[in-house]
Amino acid sequence: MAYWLFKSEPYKFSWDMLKEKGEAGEEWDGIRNYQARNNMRAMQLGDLGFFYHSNEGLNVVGICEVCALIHPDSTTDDERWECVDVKAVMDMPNPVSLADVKANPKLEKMSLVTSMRLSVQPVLLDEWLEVCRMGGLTSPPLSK
DNA sequence: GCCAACGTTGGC
DNA sequence: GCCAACGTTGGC
Repeated sequence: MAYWLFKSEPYKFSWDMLKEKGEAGEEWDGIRNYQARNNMRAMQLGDLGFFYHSNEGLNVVGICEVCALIHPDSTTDDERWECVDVKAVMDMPNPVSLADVKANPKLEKMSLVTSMRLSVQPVLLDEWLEVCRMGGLTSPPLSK
């Protein structure tokens, strides 16, 4: 139903690490920001998201899918913090860089540009299609 | 490594 | 409930 963008610093948790988890996926834990958590609360099974490498790389490297709904974050006892699970779906044939996103007028309102520090962001359908196109996906996957 | 942006905390 | 201080994120 909806589209998202998940940020991760690759030396902490990279796209390759998520792919190694296979179908089981992995908790998107460690989020300590209310807005990011609220975005995860709104997620449904089958929602798709971009996997973005921050700090190093600065690009969208893959597409992942929400495979478990919101639940307590196992890395803390603080019940405020919850998370979903995600699993890898496919690579971006050509990773889309932050510079590419910023240079595209169609993406000027994308959260990646306007809310730089938000680590779990919503992505609009038009933005989803455009970034997929830029990444070399001719028939982009769509959320269930 | 720097620093701007911005979220959180805590005193009042 | 305001706001200064502080901590963190993340691009550069």
